[in-house]
Amino acid sequence: MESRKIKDLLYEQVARVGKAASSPKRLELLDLLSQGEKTVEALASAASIDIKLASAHLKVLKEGRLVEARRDGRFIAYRLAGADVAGLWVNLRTVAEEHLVELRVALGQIFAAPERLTAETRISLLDKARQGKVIVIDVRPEIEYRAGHLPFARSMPLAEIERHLPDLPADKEIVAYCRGPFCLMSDEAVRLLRKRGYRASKISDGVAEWVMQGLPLDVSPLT
Amino acid sequence: MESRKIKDLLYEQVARVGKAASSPKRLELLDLLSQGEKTVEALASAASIDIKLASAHLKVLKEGRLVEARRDGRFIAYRLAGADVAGLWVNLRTVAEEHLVELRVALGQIFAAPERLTAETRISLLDKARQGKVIVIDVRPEIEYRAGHLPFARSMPLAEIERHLPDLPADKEIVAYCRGPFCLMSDEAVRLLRKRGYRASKISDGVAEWVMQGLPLDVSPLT
DNA sequence: CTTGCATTCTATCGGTTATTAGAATGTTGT
DNA sequence: ACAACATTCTAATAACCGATAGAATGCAAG
Repeated sequence: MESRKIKDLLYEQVARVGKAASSPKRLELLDLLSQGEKTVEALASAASIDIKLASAHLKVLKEGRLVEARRDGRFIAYRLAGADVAGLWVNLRTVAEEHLVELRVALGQIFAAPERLTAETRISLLDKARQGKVIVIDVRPEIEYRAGHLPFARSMPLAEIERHLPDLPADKEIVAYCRGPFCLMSDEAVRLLRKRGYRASKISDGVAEWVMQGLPLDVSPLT
Repeated sequence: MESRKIKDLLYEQVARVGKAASSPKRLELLDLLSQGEKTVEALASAASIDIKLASAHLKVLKEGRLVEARRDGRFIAYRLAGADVAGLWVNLRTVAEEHLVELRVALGQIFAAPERLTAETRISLLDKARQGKVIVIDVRPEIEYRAGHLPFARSMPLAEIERHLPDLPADKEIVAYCRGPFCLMSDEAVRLLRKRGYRASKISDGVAEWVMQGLPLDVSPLT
């Protein structure tokens, strides 16, 4: 029967997307690309893999049409093929968190200990940030902040957070975020801030999770 | 560094889900299971694969915690691990349709030719169905209809559609649906109905796409 | 033309996968 | 006890994959 052959073809196409999402390193690359466009070099170093291996993985992602490449001077910059790809990544991760006990255990080991983190609902956080009752800090590298960040958040990259500490009012509540639930930078920031006497906590949201809730982002124009 | 090892572990877990979705046959099984619980035998025959191979694929799906097994008499019935899994499948397929040209071409070959199909928006269809202005028919096997179907739809399995033709008012507009965008049954039904002089068209939605829009289903109690 | 970034090609290693098949096992209903 | 369903084990083939490495190529900036 011919309809069978056609059907196989259809599922085969979707499997290209699934195949792109079937490797841990590729998922890590997707997660990184959700923070904005990045060069191969930046991706390879962030995922701590060889640049040739990064190229190979990016090729698979490109074959599944999840990412696109753009030439920028002597670099090649990769970006997600669309906002729906970031949504797919969040969807995949959410389903995994929902059904894979091992993942919940691993997440619990990271984020429950040693500090206790209070959960903030997104809307009330947005309100409090707008009113200046809390300071929301984005501890990712500044280039990711500029590509898109939570409203009212200020950039305070973890790498140089010590330098910016004087800018932080000591009496305000601090809320840190970074790349998402799998990112440890905001935990490190909270640990550091508390040691200095700040009232600090983190949210697990990154920008991808934020937009999936239908909430807006801010984009910084070039300085 | 230890954080790197932990991070790899996290992405590895999500990759289990991606791996489950990286094979055409497994996606076909997911699509079938979106229509309701099914036995291994039913799945194997519907996907036209060996029963042992179906077992193997289901094992991978179970390892990714996308499906669960339940003993029912001398059969073993598989079902999706949750509604979010059906959502993930639709999400995967939607992203693929959005970015893979080959898939859009293949879909166009099936559904644009030879009959022209008018698109109905879901809400207006629901209204017209409620008011009896159109007859919505579910051409899937009756067991899938009973597991959940569009509101106001009547079961009219493609295999026995000829027998039920006398029940159809000749002056009403008929709208057929089946398992979703990759399913050919509704096309076949439309072709058949038009040959008999009915005004018939199809929608590409299946129940999974319907619920993803936040719309309700009906479930038939056992007869 | 030289330098630096990125890709490609080559090859290799070890490991996994899909598929088919035959035989055995376990479970359940009759 | 027997028949039916499903899974497991074994085995075999063929194909593919992740990772790594060396060498070559393409491309753009200076």
